[in-house]
Amino acid sequence: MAWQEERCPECGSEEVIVDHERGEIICQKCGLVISSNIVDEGPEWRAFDHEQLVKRDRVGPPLSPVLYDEGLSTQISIEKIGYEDASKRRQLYRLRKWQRKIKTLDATAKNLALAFFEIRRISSILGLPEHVVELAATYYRQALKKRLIKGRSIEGVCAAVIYLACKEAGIPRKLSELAEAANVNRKEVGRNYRNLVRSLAIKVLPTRPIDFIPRFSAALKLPGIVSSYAIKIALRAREKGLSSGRGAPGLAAAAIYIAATLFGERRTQKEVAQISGVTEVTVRNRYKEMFNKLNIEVLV
DNA sequence: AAGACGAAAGTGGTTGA
DNA sequence: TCAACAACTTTCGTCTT
Repeated sequence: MAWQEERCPECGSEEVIVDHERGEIICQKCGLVISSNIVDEGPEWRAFDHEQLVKRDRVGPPLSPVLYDEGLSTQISIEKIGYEDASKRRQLYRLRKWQRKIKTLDATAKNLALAFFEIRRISSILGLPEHVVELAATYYRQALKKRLIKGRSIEGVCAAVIYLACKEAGIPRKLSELAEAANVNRKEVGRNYRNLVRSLAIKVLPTRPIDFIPRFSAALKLPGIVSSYAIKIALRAREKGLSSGRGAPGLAAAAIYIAATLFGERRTQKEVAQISGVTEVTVRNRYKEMFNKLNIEVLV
């Protein structure tokens, strides 16, 4: 992870922050975008506990885990077989029957095919990057192997694995967002998610407010400098113990609200609240707390 | 007229016995 | 499994810009 050692060429600060969503490294001090497209280096550039598992799962040729049969299945068309050669025709017919058998009998493959389609569908609604889709697919595979899907809806489990993948990739989405995109109620997604984490023994770090900030800022059409500053505020708030027990989206919203106001890019509490999926009241409460306990002007 | 503010009651999730 | 609890939401009246 060479980028962690990097200094900002502008101000020499070592405090750089990673915007996972847009694949950029941003200086925390001056907001300079140091490098971009780091996501293209591959989905596994972060060291998680489960990384080994995922890697081992993918040993072999670089096939996308999203293709349920790895794209190797072949269709034999019966129409192309002539009627003149009876034995050949019978032989091919048998072959085709076998194929059908394999496909339909293998409930696992069928389930995977459906699930991967669903994962793609949900992910595209939420505009998630490819590496998250693949991570989600990998989780689904593991879940299926451990028989976790039994008795649950495919959509519900798909929503849960995507929720988990987003978290792990550093671009968290809210449970309600997943539930809405998947057309499943939030409770079910939450239940599946907890089940997943427990059974796969995945260590999930609590969602950080700063992971929400780039996305919310972009949605509010705020310049990068505001986003960087909001991150700074959020980090400072955490130091002061203002984040414990508080929901990450609300904290992110408040930090953005303050930063935007400070940089003359004012957004109303309503706008910020809407993008963040919290109410104005929550934005207000968090921002009040931050403003009172944080010495904001010192940060500039 | 729109935004910000704060009180108060209601809701859903977590926790600990 | 149930009750207590904190965080968050909803609603609404009032103040500010």
